[in-house]
Amino acid sequence: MRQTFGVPSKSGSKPAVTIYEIAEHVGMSPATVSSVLANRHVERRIAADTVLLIREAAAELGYVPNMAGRRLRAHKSATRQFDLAILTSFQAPLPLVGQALHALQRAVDVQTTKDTRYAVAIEMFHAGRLREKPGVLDADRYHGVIITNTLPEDDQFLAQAKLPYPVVILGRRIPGYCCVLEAPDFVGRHSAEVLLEAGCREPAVLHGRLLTHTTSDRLGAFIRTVRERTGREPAVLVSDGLQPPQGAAAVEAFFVQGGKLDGLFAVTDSLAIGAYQTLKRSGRQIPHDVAVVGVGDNEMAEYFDPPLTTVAGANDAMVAEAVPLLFRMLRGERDAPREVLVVPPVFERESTLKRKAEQRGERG
Amino acid sequence: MRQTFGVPSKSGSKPAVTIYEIAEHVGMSPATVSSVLANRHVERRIAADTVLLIREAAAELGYVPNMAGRRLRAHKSATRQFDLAILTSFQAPLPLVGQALHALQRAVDVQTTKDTRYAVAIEMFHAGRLREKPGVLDADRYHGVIITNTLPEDDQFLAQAKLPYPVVILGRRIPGYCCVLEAPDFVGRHSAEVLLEAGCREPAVLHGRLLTHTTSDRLGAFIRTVRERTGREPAVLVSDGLQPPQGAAAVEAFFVQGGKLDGLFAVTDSLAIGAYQTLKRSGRQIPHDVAVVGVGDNEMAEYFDPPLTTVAGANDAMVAEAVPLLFRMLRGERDAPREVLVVPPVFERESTLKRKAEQRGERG
DNA sequence: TGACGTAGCTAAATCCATTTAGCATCAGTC
DNA sequence: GACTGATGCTAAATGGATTTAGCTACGTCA
Repeated sequence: MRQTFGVPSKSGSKPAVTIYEIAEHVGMSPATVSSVLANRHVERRIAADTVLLIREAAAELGYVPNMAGRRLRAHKSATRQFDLAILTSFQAPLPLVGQALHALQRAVDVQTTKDTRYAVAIEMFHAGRLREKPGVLDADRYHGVIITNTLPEDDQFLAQAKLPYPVVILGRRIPGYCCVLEAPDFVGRHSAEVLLEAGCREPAVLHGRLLTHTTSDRLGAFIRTVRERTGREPAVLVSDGLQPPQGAAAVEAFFVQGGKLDGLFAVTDSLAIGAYQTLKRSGRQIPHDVAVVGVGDNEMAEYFDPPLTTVAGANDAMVAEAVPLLFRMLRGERDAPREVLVVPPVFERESTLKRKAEQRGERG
Repeated sequence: MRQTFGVPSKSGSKPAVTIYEIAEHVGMSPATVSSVLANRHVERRIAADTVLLIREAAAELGYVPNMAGRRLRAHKSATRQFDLAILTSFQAPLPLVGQALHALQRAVDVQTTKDTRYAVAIEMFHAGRLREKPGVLDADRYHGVIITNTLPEDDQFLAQAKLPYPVVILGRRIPGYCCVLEAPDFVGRHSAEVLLEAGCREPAVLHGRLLTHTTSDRLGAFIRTVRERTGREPAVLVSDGLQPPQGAAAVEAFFVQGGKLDGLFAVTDSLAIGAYQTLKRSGRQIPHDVAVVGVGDNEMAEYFDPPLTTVAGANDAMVAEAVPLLFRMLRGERDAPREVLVVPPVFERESTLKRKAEQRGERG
């Protein structure tokens, strides 16, 4: 029979129930209670009545086993255990986090020996409220973590908090931490250049209301580059969220208000796919009427119709830097670099290329 | 200064280093070592020299703090802590797992009180090798878990293992466990019906080489339904993996070998998007030449071109059942149901609808 | 000289669950 | 009646880190 746990009916703030209370309650020793709750009652020859009695008492009192106690006791002293985690906000693009976990797990699989074990997990916090996540400030949860997809509030919290375990920050720069991030400005600048080279006169940018460090950097660099090259301001479309419907709605709203664009940079994949829908529905051809540039962090971009030009997607490369960095910190190396900049690969695909070809055709 | 941890250079199987060894090594008491390693040396008035000495010894000996010990000590006896996890294979569609975590976190946010805390995480195992995941069989890691995306090998392992904590299985039926799953046969049967109603004479099915319980069920029901209704066997295309390129390759290989189809059921989203690519590239129109049905577990399906008809996507609904079920088990309720069947919603979109219209047009 | 303070450290208790060795008790056997 | 064996339970040690109360040695001041 599987073990089950109870929760107290009245939620006063009495101390949590331990096996000692149960023992006292049923008038037996903690040893007996432990044997029963660990399902060892058969080999320990505990009477069937006693088993029932203890199980009932546990349920009634709302016993919740203390895993720390169990683990401490179960600990084989020859193995050292590392608890690693990837901390990300719920609003994150999961595939990217998945990549990171994958890379971390690969590293861990290699490093695992008979006396060194690793546990890796993804844990999530509400964007902007990392400080509220239970355990971030405690030294008793993680041996090391990779933190990603934070908002400025989180960055601010981190900057002043100094977590009591090794940390690698993925995707932004926070003073006092080891950071791995996109080379600043690269994505925004390059996507602006791709659109301009494709002959766009009215480039625009689409982003979500919540700006992370990364998306904010992309946005800023895009605007600056367009301004420098054309002397004009690009249109800025803001969507309520990062999901396709919201991207589609933002583009639609822009057109309804009489906005014009012939080139669009979407700061995330999912916004690009939303934009595609509105552009097509409104009869605009990609890239003939509107060229589109997005980011290629997942493998979908190539399968858009037409395939999407991507000027980002450094996630792979960033993760490849971040994981070894974390291990160096775990090993206690002092010379770990404070900052690693990664230049993302660029894939020009039909969503801009055809138009470039047309441009050349017209000119030539 | 951040605390750092070392790993021994020689990996003999000596017992892991504790603060007692460090204490002995530097000729001081464990109390002093602890104060230093917990960065409490200032308020504990430890001499600067001593601090350095201890830090060096810790690094040299390869000290790795035992989190179980720390947590046990740090434990505030008024709070009970639940450690919950979602266990999934690496090969899983992450967005679905994300949905599950989201739902779990929402439940946890509600249940959290000043004396009940929850920690939730996603942990991954290599598909088919759940048994090798450290800690699954131990009673000292989780208070409860949701397991999903297992392969038959994993199911078999689970069926005989009886994990020592409450478990909810998502997406398949395993004897002895609480399971939440798609109503059997529904997806396969219904997608076959949709294709046949759209007038397809040569329906086919596309799946990955690795079949989970869910995909295997979809496949089987599809084949059976087609056989029953038409008396013929549907073509079965097998791709090497679940990613779009592999789906595209499988469909291409089928055509190269002279295969014919006018309706396709892809058992996952990502295979459908790959199939789209090959179909379009080979000049086939969707749904005029080939109608396509897929699953709609993520929000992308609506943004395919043309929008994809989906006959699945019960993930939301399944998660909505699984989470409360897990909490009932945590609470020790005996009457928790063993099995919850969820009927997925069906969305007919252009990838089949247009063709149905054409059918009616031709007939009428 | 003695009272008092302080810097620097330690002994011992504590957190919770598990396990081993062993103590009673009782039934059955020669 | 002494012995054996099984049954049902308990005392006490253990795992690793932290913290509190307190000890020692040295310096300061009246």
